[in-house]
Amino acid sequence: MNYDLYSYFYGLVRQIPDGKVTTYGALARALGDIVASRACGYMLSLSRDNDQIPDYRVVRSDGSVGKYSHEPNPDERARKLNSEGFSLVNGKIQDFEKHLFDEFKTEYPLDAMREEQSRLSEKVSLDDDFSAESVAAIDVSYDDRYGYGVMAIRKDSGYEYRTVVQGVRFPYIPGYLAYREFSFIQALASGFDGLLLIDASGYLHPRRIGLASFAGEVMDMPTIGISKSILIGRSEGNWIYNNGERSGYIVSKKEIVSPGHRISLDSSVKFIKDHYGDRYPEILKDVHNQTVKLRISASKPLS
DNA sequence: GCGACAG
DNA sequence: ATCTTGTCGC
Repeated sequence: MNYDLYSYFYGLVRQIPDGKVTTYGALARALGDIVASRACGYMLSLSRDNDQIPDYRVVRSDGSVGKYSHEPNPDERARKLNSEGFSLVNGKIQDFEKHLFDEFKTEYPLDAMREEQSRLSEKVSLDDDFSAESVAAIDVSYDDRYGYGVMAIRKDSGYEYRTVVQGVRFPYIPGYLAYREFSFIQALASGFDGLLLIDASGYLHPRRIGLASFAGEVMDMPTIGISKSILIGRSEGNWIYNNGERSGYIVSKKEIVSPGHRISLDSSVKFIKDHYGDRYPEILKDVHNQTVKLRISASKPLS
C-alpha cells in the first residue's frame, strides 16, 4: 500500500543498454499501463542529476528528445545520444526504432494494482449506511518530494484540523491516485466516526474504485468523492454515465460528485445539495487552503 | 493538429 | 498536484 514506484521505474531505466534507446510509452508499458507515460516523463525529470540513471536514452514516441524545464544543459542529452551513435535531425532521432529497447525485465507492478482495485471494488457498497452528524474533509498538496495532508473536521464553531507530512514515492497516474494518496487519508482519518469528503473520484472510475471508494472500503468509512473534472464517462444533462451505468453528477463545471462507499449516488448528491447547494463545499475549499499553507510553512529542504 | 487526462 | 512530464484517438 506504500509501493515505491519511483525506485522501480529508475530500475527499469537502468536496464537500457549502451547504444539503445527506449520511449516513455515503452517504460509505462513495462510498469503495466501506457497511461503512466506522462508520469514516466515526470519521474525522469526528477532524476537528472543521477549519473547512475541513463535518462538520455529515453525519448518520445516520435523520436524527439523532449525537454525538461529544470535541465541545466538542454543539449546535453542530444550530445550523449550522438556519442552513442545516434544521429538527430530537427531534434528527432533517425531510425531509432531499429535500436529501440523494450525487453524490460519487469513484474508489471501496475497490473497487480489494477487487480487489487478490481478485487476491492467488489466490496464497495453503494447502500446507504452513514450518518451526517459528523463531517470531515481531506486534501493533500505536493511538492516534488513531499505531500502535505490536512483533515478538517466540522465542529460547532469552525474546524478542527489534523495534519500529516509524508515523503512521496508514487507519482500521479490517472486511475491510480489511491496508490499515491491513500496513505495520507489513512494516517489522518483512521478511527474517525462520520462522513468523509474526499477531493477525488469515487465510483466514477475505470474500475469503479476511485480514491474516495478505495479509502472508504479499506477503512470501512462512509465517503463521498468530489472532483473538479471528469475522470471517465459521458454526461447526459447533469448525470455522468460510465459503462452504461449512472455513476456521477455534475453540480457545476468544477464540482463533480460520485459516491465513495456506504452511500448511494442519489444520497451523495442530496447530501451535497442540502448542505452546500451549488457552491463548492466550503469545508473542501478550506481544507485545500490549509494544505497549501502547510506546504509553504513546512516545506522541507531537498536533501 | 488539438483535446483528453481524478490529483 | 504544480507550472510540467507523453501518448493516443478523433
